[in-house]
Amino acid sequence: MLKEERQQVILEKLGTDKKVTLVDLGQILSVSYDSVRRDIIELEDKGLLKKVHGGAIANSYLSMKPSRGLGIVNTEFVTIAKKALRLIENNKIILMDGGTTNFYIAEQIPKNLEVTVITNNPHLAMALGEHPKVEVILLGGSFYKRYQITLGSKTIQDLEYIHADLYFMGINSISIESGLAIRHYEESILKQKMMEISRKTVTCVLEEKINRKENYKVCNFTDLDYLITSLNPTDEILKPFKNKRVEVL
Amino acid sequence: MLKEERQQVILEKLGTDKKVTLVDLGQILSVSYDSVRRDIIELEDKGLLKKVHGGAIANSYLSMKPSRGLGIVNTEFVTIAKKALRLIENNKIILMDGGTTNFYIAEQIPKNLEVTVITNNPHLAMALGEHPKVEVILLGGSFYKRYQITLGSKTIQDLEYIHADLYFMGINSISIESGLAIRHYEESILKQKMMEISRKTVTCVLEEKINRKENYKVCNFTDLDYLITSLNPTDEILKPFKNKRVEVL
DNA sequence: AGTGTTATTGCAAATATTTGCAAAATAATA
DNA sequence: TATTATTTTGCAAATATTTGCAATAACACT
Repeated sequence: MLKEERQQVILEKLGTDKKVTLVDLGQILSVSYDSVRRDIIELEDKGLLKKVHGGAIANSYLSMKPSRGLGIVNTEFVTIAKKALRLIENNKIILMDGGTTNFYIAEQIPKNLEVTVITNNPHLAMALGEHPKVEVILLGGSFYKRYQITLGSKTIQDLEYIHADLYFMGINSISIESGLAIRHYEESILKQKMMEISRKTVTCVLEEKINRKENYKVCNFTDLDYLITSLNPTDEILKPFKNKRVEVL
Repeated sequence: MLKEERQQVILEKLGTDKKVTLVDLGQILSVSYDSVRRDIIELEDKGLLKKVHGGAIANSYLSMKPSRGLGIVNTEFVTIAKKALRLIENNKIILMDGGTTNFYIAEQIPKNLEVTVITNNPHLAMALGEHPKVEVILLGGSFYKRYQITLGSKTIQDLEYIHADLYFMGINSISIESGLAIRHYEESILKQKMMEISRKTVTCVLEEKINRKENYKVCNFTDLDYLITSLNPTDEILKPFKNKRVEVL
């Protein structure tokens, strides 16, 4: 069996199941665990899926579209998007970077809202094709295939001349002590710049990301203006995040 | 058994199985692996399949299209892409804008070529995910949904600091009197800028676009460096385009 | 903190590819 | 038909890729 064949099978399985585990794949494809992992890495580098602990999940951008019609959308996303949309007002300039959550929120923006969305995520830009009233500005720069965003000094330079009202920051981990952090250095720098040029910053985090610690810190928790989770703001988990400066939604 | 016969068999098998291995083929055709391998290489050069470690898989683009019944367009793309690739050399900076033809050419760039592709077309940027050695730079600016490209003064401004070796210009019409023209004003301005910052400009046109006249002129025919069509350069239709300055491929 | 699971890394064996070369087959020419 | 040029083919040595394994590190869950 050819490597490409295997990878095709992986993508197909991912298309239907939205997630796969390395162990399962190893058996289905009857190759070693290592080979499957290497396949997953290759596919991730091409931006075709997202590697996670123990397996892989469908690339949000690719998998979201179909899921819309099927109603299997993660309820966590729905809850988060609802809260997020409360912050989006008419005629505002919204800055959004990469990440599943942002993509989903962007799709949920009401069709009649006239906002400008600035993003370094081409998928998000294209998804907003369905919103005739939303003006989309794509940030240029080196295209980082793995995360499917533009990145680098050019992207940062572009931000120099932009001022946004609200920044939706995608994040990989959040904790009181370590603040907000992600896995990629260059991207962390970019996010800092994005905060700088935005009047307010909000981050939408999935439950699993709370109290984790990724490698590159973007900012302190208290630098945020809003924190959105799928949890009730009074939830026990969010207790440490109660803070005068940051509004927890 | 003639070489052409073998290659026909390979393509047929590929049509049904979507993949072939060199070992299988060697046995079926009862020739050495080397011959089969050379056949595969030839077929890949023609854009009829994709060579992979240990065999070959059906070319994604081609296997997709026939189902839509557009067999003729295919060969036109293949012919054009082949000619276009002759112009793409290692370590060059290639500028490509929107359009189907450019998209297809980008996909056909050899995997081992180390080039930088600058584009205002996010789809093209993402398609190059399959090319690990190709660096992709996405031009920022207002995202124009209809044509799925970035556009506007920001995009033009970005080009101010870029110098490309070769510009693949997508075009809607070409004629001797009216030159090269497209349907959208802003885009025509952008294309002019792109020409300006590129050492050489090439345009690849489908037969149907020859001698048509769209609204907004980009440049004269003689401003081009290369013209690529699916036709033979000596074809009657191309006779008026014979010119000392422009090389017709 | 402890335990089982998953990741990473380096390594070596197996498998594929590339390249140059010479023999064989084919085509072209006188 | 004989002869020469061109292409095609198969082989072998040198490279490169892929694969599975094992040791170690990182992680997640109780």
